[in-house]
Amino acid sequence: MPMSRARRGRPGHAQEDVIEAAVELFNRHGYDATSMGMLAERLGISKSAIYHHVPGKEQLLGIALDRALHELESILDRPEILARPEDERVELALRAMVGVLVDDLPHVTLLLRLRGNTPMERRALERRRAFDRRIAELIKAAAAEGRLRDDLDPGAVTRLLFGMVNSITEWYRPHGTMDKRQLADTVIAIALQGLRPRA
Amino acid sequence: MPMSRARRGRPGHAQEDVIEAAVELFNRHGYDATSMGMLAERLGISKSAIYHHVPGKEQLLGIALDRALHELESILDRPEILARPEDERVELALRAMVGVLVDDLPHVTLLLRLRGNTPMERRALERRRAFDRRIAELIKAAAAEGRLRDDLDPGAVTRLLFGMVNSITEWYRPHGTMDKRQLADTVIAIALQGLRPRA
DNA sequence: GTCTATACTAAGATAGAC
DNA sequence: GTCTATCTTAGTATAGAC
Repeated sequence: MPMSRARRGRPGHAQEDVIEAAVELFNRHGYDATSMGMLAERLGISKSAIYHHVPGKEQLLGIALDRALHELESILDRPEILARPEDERVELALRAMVGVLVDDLPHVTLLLRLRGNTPMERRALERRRAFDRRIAELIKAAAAEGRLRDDLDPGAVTRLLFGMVNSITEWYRPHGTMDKRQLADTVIAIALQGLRPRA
Repeated sequence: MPMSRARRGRPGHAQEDVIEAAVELFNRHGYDATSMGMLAERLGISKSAIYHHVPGKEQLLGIALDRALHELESILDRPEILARPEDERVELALRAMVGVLVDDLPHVTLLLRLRGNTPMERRALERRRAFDRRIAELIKAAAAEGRLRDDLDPGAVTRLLFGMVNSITEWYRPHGTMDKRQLADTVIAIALQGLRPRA
């Protein structure tokens, strides 16, 4: 029963459905463990029909990764971040990362789980590393200016902060009790002040 | 050229080699993207020879996950942790987690990347969640006693701390410049005091 | 303990009809 | 835009010889 659904409107809508469903399955089962057969079943069409909308499985992943990377990289262009003193830049950048993670949760989740098994995946990983390096520079600059404590290794601090922020994809769900703003506040509170009660 | 290596000693040594190589490949490429053929090539034997040492691919994963879970669960039995006040328990538990992650990096890495695609994987995931709940209780108890700041959601705090600690598997490598103790100190410094310089 | 040969299954993808 | 049928490849695993 094909029964082309109530999406007669603009073209491209069908492709969007395929991508969205694929990303959801990739995140649930992992990219390799997700077959085109599973995707077809989920969409209610046959395997071969998928190839009318997208060239292949790898392109499905590529499109999703590109969206995530585009959103992350856009953070680096935001003028309100670069116009601040170093320590505020760090806070604003972390808040912006939390925002992108939450707004683009499925795509970023996929990106953060990449293993780099194909050339396409490795290109995406390299773009991600370039982004990470830019944020790491902000943190190191803030530390060098004395705006962050200087008794810790800046490299380790950066990795741990990234780990904390990136973990959001593994547990946070929008539409829960905590909104994006509260989440970012919690991240910043831990990162800058820590959990010890004020004296 | 079989050339059975200089491991004539005790039996089981060969199986250990297979497991170790498998875990390394699973971590590098992902479980699904790792084939028995890749493992055979790495070991310098044929695919079919692997089945002399281990029943199949899934058991290879199962053994590794069991080791990781056993080490993590052993933290909960350590008497020195339960004999402390609540806030010190949190610090000791986090330090212990860092220790297990570093000492058992390959196995824990595998555990933290599980998707739950098979019954065996789901059993391991449930064991991991049970462990997480026990540590979360420590953090909530410390917050309830006023030994951690009370203006943050304890659930979110717990997840973020876990994210920070668990991220260690994604970047920390022993034999680098930072030892296990320094790593744990850095985690605790961020978690309890934060990065703002002392006033 | 390892090999070669092979069975069996599932995957990604294409051809061509409707 | 979807289908059925099919191709091709690669995967896990087994059989049986050495």
